[in-house]
Amino acid sequence: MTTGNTESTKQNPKDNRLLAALSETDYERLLPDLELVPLPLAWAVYEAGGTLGYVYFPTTSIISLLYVMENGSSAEIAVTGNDGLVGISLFMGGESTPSRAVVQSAGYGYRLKASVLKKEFAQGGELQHLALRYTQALITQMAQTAVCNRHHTVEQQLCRWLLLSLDRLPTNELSMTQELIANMLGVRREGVTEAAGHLQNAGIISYSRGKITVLDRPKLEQRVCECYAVVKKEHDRLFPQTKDQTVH
Amino acid sequence: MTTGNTESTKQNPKDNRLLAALSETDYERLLPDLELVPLPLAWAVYEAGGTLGYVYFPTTSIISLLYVMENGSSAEIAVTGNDGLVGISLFMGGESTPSRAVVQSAGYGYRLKASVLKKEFAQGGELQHLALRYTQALITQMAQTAVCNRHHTVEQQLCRWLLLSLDRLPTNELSMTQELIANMLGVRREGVTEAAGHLQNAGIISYSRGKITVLDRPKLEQRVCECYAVVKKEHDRLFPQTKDQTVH
DNA sequence: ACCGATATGTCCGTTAACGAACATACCGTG
DNA sequence: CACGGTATGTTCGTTAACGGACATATCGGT
Repeated sequence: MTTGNTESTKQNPKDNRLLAALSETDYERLLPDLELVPLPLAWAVYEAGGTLGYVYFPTTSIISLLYVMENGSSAEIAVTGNDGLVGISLFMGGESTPSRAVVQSAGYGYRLKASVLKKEFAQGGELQHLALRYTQALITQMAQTAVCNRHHTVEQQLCRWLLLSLDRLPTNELSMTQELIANMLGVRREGVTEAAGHLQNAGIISYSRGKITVLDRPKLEQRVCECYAVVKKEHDRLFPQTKDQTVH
Repeated sequence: MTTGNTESTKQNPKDNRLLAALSETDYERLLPDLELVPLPLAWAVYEAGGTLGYVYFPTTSIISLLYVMENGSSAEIAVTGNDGLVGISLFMGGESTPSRAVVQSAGYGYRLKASVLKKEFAQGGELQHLALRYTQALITQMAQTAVCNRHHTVEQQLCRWLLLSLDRLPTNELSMTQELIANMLGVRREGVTEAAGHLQNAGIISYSRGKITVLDRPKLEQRVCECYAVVKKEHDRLFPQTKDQTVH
């Protein structure tokens, strides 16, 4: 909301950084096929094993990639916002994946028909390169999630999760209950309550009934495990932020 | 050793299933550039952040993809054998990754110069499709590793690890100390000792000083968590096994 | 046949997270 | 303004894995 362009009437495809990185000619060619859609909270962009009709380029929304196990417990393996796209299996060749993608923070995004994306991708142009490079960043995030699940505490993982979400939002406030965060992290709700309590006592966050406000981001970054920095650094390496890209 | 073609003199690029899946014309074109190399135990195919000169198509070897943390502890995030290739960052666009790749089981493989691969990949032919489809399978494996790390016991993970390794070997015997397995799984050596002890008591495996023999694979599959089946099923979906491919 | 190196076995106390049950606080709605 | 639903807080015992120390077993080489 700080940038003042999160209203549906002010949406712009270039709010998605992948689309923004396209050259003007490629961008212009795709523009007629880009369709603005609202992405409501908890909506499943795709289900495990299901085929996708579109790829989504989020602008103001956040999408979680989740694996749900047989017994119903789940774990988030990656998160995507305006830095990427949802639906990589369309161009990677599988058509579907065993994961499901859920809107974690409501907002907007642009979608592109699967057929259009595939055609564009097959031409081997910029979109192909960007999509593959983004997939590479996604792989890093997934791998680091695996490591983090193995070695770090719930509190560290909560910090990581908050920072990853924060990076994809225009504000320092997120709408998310501790119960839902627990589902994402694949831990108990009580564990999140305890960790969140610590952070609140330390004056780092404040929350009440599904609203979490980050008060002191630097302190949050002190408490997080190395996993956050690794993912961020690798993403920045693959997608260097030039002034051109943000201004353009 | 059951197939009798693991000697260096009897190596064939088509022992790698990705190469075997190529059409004759594409295969013939690549053949002159495929170079047989031995892959000795514990050799690092690439280091974290390092650039790759080659992609590797393992035939009789197994390669582990590992993340090493600041404090030295590590975790395997995926494993590749004759079902895939090592060095996806070359064609995904990053040139490097934060992971390292280590030979987990010595053997052979074919390598292809990075420049040759990139050129072939850029043409958008079969190799591109196969490589991307394999990457998709790898992503599934990584995601499932993340879930497994979160929710399953050391014993279940040991079973998964044994089965994934077994699938990539011609025998039911693997050379691997419990210490090294512990490094792969990111757990303590004692934890592996305990879990392996259970399996041995149950008559499922037998081991001594770095040699593990799987005696009863069906029972191993009973004890493993769902993660193994998910990865295998997804791999088989992406790479259906036709008689043609094995005979051809 | 012995030695040293390495692999495996077993013990201890400690801890983080679990699973379950229950208590409290807060919000919007009627 | 009372109510019901939902979010958060707290407690209990239990467990899997940890970290460290140490004992034993097995192999290859001289």
